Amino acid sequence: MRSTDLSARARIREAALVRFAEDGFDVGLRAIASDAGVSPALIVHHFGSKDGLRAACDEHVSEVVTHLKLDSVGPGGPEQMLAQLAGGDEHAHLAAYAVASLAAGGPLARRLVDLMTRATLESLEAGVAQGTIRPSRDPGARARYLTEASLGHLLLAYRHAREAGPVDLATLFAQHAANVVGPALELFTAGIFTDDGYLRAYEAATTPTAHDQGDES
Amino acid sequence: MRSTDLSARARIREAALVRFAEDGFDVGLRAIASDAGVSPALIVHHFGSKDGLRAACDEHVSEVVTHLKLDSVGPGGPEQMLAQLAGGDEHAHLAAYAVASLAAGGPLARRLVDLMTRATLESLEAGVAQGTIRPSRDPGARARYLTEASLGHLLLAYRHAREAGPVDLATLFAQHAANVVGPALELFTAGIFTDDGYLRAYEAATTPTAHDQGDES
DNA sequence: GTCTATATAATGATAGAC
DNA sequence: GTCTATCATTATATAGAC
Repeated sequence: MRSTDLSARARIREAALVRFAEDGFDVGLRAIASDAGVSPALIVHHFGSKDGLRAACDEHVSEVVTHLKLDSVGPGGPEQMLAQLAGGDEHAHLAAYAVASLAAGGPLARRLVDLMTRATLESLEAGVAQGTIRPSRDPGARARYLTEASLGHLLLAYRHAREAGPVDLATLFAQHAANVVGPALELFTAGIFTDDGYLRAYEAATTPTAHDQGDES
Repeated sequence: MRSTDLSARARIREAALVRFAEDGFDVGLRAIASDAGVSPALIVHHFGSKDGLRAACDEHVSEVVTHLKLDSVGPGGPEQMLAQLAGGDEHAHLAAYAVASLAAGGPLARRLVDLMTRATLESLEAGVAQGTIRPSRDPGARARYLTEASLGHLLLAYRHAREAGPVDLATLFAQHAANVVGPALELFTAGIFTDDGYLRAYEAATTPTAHDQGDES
C-alpha cells in the first residue's frame, strides 16, 4: 500500500490490462507505453520484460477475482461469474482481461477455470442438498464437465465476436445467453436421450460386478 | 490436376500445413521454407504473401473435409468428426491443421463449426425419427448449442495440452473422451434438474399465450 | 521457377544521461 | 524514476540475377 502504487507503475499496469484485453497479447510495448504516458523503457524498468508485465497483470486479476464475493453460479453456468465481474462497477476492464486471458490461454486461464469449476461444484452440491439438482455418479467430474463446456462455448462466441470487431462484454454475454438459455434448459431438464440404454451400458462397463472384481487375468 | 501440383508449390503447402498445426500461425516463413527445402522468397512468389499461404491451406483443408464421407455424429459429439479425420489414414495432418485452426480462429474455423453443426443436426433428427432422441422446441438451436459447447470444450482441452508440450491428436481425443463420456451420458440421459420448473417458466415467458398475442402495447 | 541479396518495418531490450 | 537514443533481432516482402 505504498503511495507509489498510484503512480506510473500502476498506470502502466492498468494501460496494459486494457490493451491486452482489447488488442490481444501481441500488442507492442510502445502502444502500452503511449497509453500510460510513459516511455517503453520505463515499462521494462518496472516489470523487467513484457512477460513480467503480463505476469503482473495476471497476478492482479487473479488476486481481485479470488477475493471477490461471487454469487452462486446457478443454472446460467460459470459465465455468470464473468458477467457479474463485468457488470456495472469499476471491475469491467478486469473482466475483459480475464475473458481475453481465458480465450488466449496462458497461466491465468487454468487458474480461472479451476476457480469456476469449484464454484460450480459448490452450487451443484447445494442444489443436490436442496433437492433441485440430481445427484451425480461423479460430482467432481460433472462440475468440471459443465464448467469447461459452457466456458469453451462462451469463448467460441467471444472469438467469433472479436473477429467481427471490438467486443462489448455486456452485449456479448447478453447475446450468448439469449442463444443458449433455451437449449440449455431443455437439455438440463430432460436430457436428449429417450431412454437410459447408453448410460446403463456405460455403467455396466465401468462399474465391475462383485464377480468381476479381483479377476485381473 | 496439373503435374506441377506435385512439385514445390504442393511441398510448400504441405510443410505449411504441418508447421501451422504444430507451432501456430505465428511461425515464420523461414521455418516453413526450410521444411519445404525452398527459399522464403519462393513462398511469396507462389502464394503472394503469408496470408495467401494460409488461405491456400484453409482452402485445401476445407475442400477435403467438405467432400469427405463422415459417419454420423452419434452421442460422442462432433469431436468424432475430427477424431475420424485424424485416425489412421493419411489425413492426420489435415486434422491437426483443422483443430489448430479451430483453436486459433480465422476464416476456416467458422466454416468447420457450421459444417459440424449441420452434421449434428442431421444426426439428431435421425435419432428423433428413430425414437432414440427427444424432439426439441428448436432443433436448429439445440444442434448449434450442442456442437459449439462440445467443440469449445474440446478446444479448451487442446489448448491445455498444447501448453504442456507437443500434442498427439489421437491421445488428446482419447483422454478427452475418457473425461467426458461419463458426465455427458449422465446429462444426456436425465439432465441435471429434478423437475421442469425452470423450463416451464422459460417457456411461459417466451411462448406467448393466445391472449398475449397481438397485444404489443 | 528458383535463387541470393536486400529493403523496410517492427519488435523487445539495453545504456547511460539526468 | 524517468527519459532519449540505440542495439540487435526478427518479420514479411521485394528486386533482380540466373
